[in-house]
Amino acid sequence: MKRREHILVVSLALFNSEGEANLSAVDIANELEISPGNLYYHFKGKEEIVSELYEKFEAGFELLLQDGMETGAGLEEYWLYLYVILEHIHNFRFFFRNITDLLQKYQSIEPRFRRLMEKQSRWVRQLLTGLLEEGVIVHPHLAAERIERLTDSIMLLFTYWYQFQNLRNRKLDQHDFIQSAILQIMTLLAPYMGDQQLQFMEACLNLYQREKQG
Amino acid sequence: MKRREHILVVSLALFNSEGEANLSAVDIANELEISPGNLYYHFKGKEEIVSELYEKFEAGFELLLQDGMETGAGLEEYWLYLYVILEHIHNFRFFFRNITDLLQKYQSIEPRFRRLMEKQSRWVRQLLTGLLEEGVIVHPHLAAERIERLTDSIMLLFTYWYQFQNLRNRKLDQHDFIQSAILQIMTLLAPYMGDQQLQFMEACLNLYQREKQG
DNA sequence: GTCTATAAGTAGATAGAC
DNA sequence: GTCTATCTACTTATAGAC
Repeated sequence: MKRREHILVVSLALFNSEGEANLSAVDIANELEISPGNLYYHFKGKEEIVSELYEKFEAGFELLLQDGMETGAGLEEYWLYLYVILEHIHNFRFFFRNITDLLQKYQSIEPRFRRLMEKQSRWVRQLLTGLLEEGVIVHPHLAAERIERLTDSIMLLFTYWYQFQNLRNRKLDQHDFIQSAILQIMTLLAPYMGDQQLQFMEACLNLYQREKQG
Repeated sequence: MKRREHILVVSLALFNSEGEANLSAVDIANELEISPGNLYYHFKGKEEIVSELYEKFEAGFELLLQDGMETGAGLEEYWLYLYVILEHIHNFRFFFRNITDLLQKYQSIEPRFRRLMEKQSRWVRQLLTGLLEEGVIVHPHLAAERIERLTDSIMLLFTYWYQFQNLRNRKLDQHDFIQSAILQIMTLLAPYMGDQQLQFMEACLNLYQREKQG
């Protein structure tokens, strides 16, 4: 079972760096320095590899979302969850490189991915109402409809920030990817914050910055 | 030259509905009810077809952006440009269905597409400063940095709104696609607006709505 | 301009020897 | 478990007849 696991690890790394669509089963076998036949002994094909990687992605993601939902969580913890969710997305970033075609190709994943996104959507909505209750964000016009649109903007960001940065030729390492995403999410919320909260936000961002240089 | 043009029209329709990656030269020929050999007589291959479609997309887009830049434009005109730009994007939506892989496959398009996006980015920035000058949006914290982030959010939306809606199984017709995008952009700006401007915004949206039903 | 026929290349998959 | 050899299916691309 060790080789099987090894195939998954190497495949994930390859998919992340080259893109799933650009790799054949033979390419993966070459990178592993085994024969294609051997690869097919362990997995029915590329489809089974992608499927198992998705299982891992989904399982990990659901854990994060459940944790974040259950513990009514303080403010700082929300930002922490933001961080680890983005980290998880970055670890499986090949899924987000060309979602449309990937889900069309692997149709068994499609409904599950969609459910997962809906779950994440609920998580974001809860984050927003949480921030409202804590008084972090406050605004006369923050009606239910506005919360929905804001949720969509944040989901759009989670889902396509990686593609967007690549499209603009920004090859960010994991830390910069996460930080830029969090900065962007915070900017979406900033107009709803008071001066005090804005200062706290900037302090958070500085902290991330220092953490990186350190 | 009539057949050549016909090939482009049919290819665009096919690409938009099925996705460029899912169509071979033979598929296109079948839809046209001509032989593959004939298709290859008119175009070197799928690449040349995609290239010419991109030319059309780029040329039309640059016209729209230039117009919007030059005429310092009143407020209502900005919203109108928003509409026609989204319309143009929707007409060539296959480019936005899986941008990452498409630009990797057709590398001659990549730098041009990136330049076009930068131009659009400048247009958005000008839209925002225009709205600021007109007093439509106003906020103590709307510093240059904030404008940049807001520009990014709007560009993200322009670029991936189509994919995002599809991912969520929303198969919108052209009008609903455009309207949902404009609503989303307006919601990004809403927290920077005063009550009066918000009412005007809602009036605009109602107008779109009526236009559709009528 | 349009067709048929076919070459050349590649990804996916399996059989059978070791 | 691992390998070599091979087969199918598909896409792109071209040659040459009409």
